[in-house]
Amino acid sequence: MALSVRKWRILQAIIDDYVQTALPVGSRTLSRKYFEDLSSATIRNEMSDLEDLGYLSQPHVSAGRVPNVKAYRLYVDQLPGDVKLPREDEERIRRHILSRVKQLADVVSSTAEALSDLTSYAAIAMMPRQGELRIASLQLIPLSRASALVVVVTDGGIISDAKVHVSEALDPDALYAISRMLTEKLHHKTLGQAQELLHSYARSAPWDPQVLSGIAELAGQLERQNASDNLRVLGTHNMLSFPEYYDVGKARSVLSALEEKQGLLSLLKEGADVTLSVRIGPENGIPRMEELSIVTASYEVGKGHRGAIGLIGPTRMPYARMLSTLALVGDTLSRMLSTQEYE
Amino acid sequence: MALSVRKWRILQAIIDDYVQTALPVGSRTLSRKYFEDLSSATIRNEMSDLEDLGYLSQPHVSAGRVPNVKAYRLYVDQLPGDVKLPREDEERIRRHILSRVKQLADVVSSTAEALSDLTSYAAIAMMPRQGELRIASLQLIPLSRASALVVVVTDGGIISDAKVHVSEALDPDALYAISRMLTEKLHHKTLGQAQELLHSYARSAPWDPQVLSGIAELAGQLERQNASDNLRVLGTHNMLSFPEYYDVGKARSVLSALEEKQGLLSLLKEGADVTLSVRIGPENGIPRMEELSIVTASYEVGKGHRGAIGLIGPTRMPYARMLSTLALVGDTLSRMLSTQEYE
DNA sequence: ATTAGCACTCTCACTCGTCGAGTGCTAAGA
DNA sequence: TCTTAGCACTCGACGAGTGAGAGTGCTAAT
Repeated sequence: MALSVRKWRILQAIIDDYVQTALPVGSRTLSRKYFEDLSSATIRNEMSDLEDLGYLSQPHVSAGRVPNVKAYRLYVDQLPGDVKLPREDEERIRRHILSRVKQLADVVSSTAEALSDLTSYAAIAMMPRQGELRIASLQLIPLSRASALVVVVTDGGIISDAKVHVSEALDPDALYAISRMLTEKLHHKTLGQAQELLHSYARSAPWDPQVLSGIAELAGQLERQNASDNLRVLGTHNMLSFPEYYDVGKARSVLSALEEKQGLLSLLKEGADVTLSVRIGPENGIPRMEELSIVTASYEVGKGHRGAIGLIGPTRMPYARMLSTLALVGDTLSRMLSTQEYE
Repeated sequence: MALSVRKWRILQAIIDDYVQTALPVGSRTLSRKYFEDLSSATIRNEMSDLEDLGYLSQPHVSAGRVPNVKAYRLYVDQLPGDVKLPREDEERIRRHILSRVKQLADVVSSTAEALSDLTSYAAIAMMPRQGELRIASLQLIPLSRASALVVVVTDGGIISDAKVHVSEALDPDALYAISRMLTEKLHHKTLGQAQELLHSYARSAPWDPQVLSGIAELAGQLERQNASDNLRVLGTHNMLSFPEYYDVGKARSVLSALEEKQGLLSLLKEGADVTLSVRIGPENGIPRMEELSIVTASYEVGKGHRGAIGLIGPTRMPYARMLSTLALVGDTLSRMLSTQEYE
């Protein structure tokens, strides 16, 4: 059943006002601020209907009304797909992201940091799981007499490194030869495949088996690496500025909920599959985050590996602004991290 | 002027009790819990003296007493240098640190994370500035047809990477040759020196000048890299469990104070020069952190590069436990990050 | 030197009444 | 039939007032 135009406009006004003030909205306020041509009584009747329809509720009988999840959901679904940010904001975001040091490994988390600065919300970011990335190249770099650094470069440009023991007989040139050989063998393999191959080589190959098993161990570590290492949650202190957390008990419980990465991670994984996603309150399915909304955008690393970046805050959230900000950020990120040059 | 034995014991009891409860300590409590052989009146007189001497003060006239900075300072200075942790805790800490994935770049921050988990305080960590590290080796790894990844390995085992453009004429072997050459030239140079050298080579060397200036740019970036990138502050949500921050205004102000890395950084730099350091309240010299104490331990990376890791919390802090925990952590870290094998 | 006793101070928790915002309902007007 | 003015009612926020409890300093007795 569709809402009448007037009900819809009233609902929008309630959402806008509530998002701004965090205070229940009363009929008189509404009449004065948004609908000078309607009396408070009329609005009262409409609000009563909206409450019956499940869009609003009252914290207590003599308070104003507050939008429900159902209301936010309707609001978000009605949002035009192509809201633009003011050009200046857009410029600001681009600059904010691009000004960061361009070390590949940090791009995503520093972007999340920028995002949280810009929006005053908490930001979350997931890098693509390294186990799913494919090896682009593998290098052994001499460190000391009996150790070397293995550097694994994946097609997403993401690198990982670990120290391995090597036999003393191996000089830099020998290490280079091994590197080339391994790169050739392992090119385009996933880390899981690489691990298996390395183990089989270790038995048959002419080289120092210590090296190979060292590398295999690294690949294994990356493969089964606690997935939460790929998740960052930043700017959580921003949560304290929201009036809903002026109570320290609530503040603490929300901050500690944000520490629990498991739920967030599975959400971000789903988020990585679509351009934009909005989870309002209980829709996110994480028990301790029933009162938080999560908005995410996906980005692409290399060819076909997708990560996600997003914002978390109270359900009372300026969805339109968040979505357009995230759309831009996701886009900028994809461009930086694609194999194209990003100068 | 030295304190009488009894005054000193009373002062200790007050500190112990206050550290535990965060509540002003009264004479009656003291008499019941710690000094059954003394009446509250006697203790009252002693406390009055201690207040005159500047060790205690009262929040208001009918409250108990609270230790001053001067009291904590005395307490810390009296601490025996070699307090041992219970063996089980020690074991737990070692395991906690060593169980983390051993990727070199993350060891320090994951240790700080462990530290904050273990103590329920906020942890801070500073890695040695990369500009001060010396180059151990430098590798160019082919990425796509016209780009390569530069990996810089320093003597601390800390690596950094960036993408550079290369002329298409350079195949992997050529890149390797350049890598070896550059490694030879730049070995043991600081990043600043390396940058200058690279710029001069770029004018005279036979190789693709694009590569060299790309690398020089990376070195430059690392050199003048905002030093705050080398500082991590973790576990700040732990601050909310302290009763002194049950007021959200204070909670927010302390969390935002912890965001301001500049002061912390200079403190940690000083902390890196000594094995252990304790800054009680205003001693830390950071205006917005007058009510926070900072305890740090230093660690060594490679040869002679020192970083620091520490804990932050209200002045009311179990200094003895924190110090012995940190001593152990610093020691374990040094061992992991020294050029010795750390298996 | 220690301690019991006492008057005094100050905070905290609780209650109570008032105020204001907001509601639903009813009846009158367009 | 829709809108609106009016009114009685409810509920939370706020401030004042009160009593209990904890703690102190001082004095006088041991």
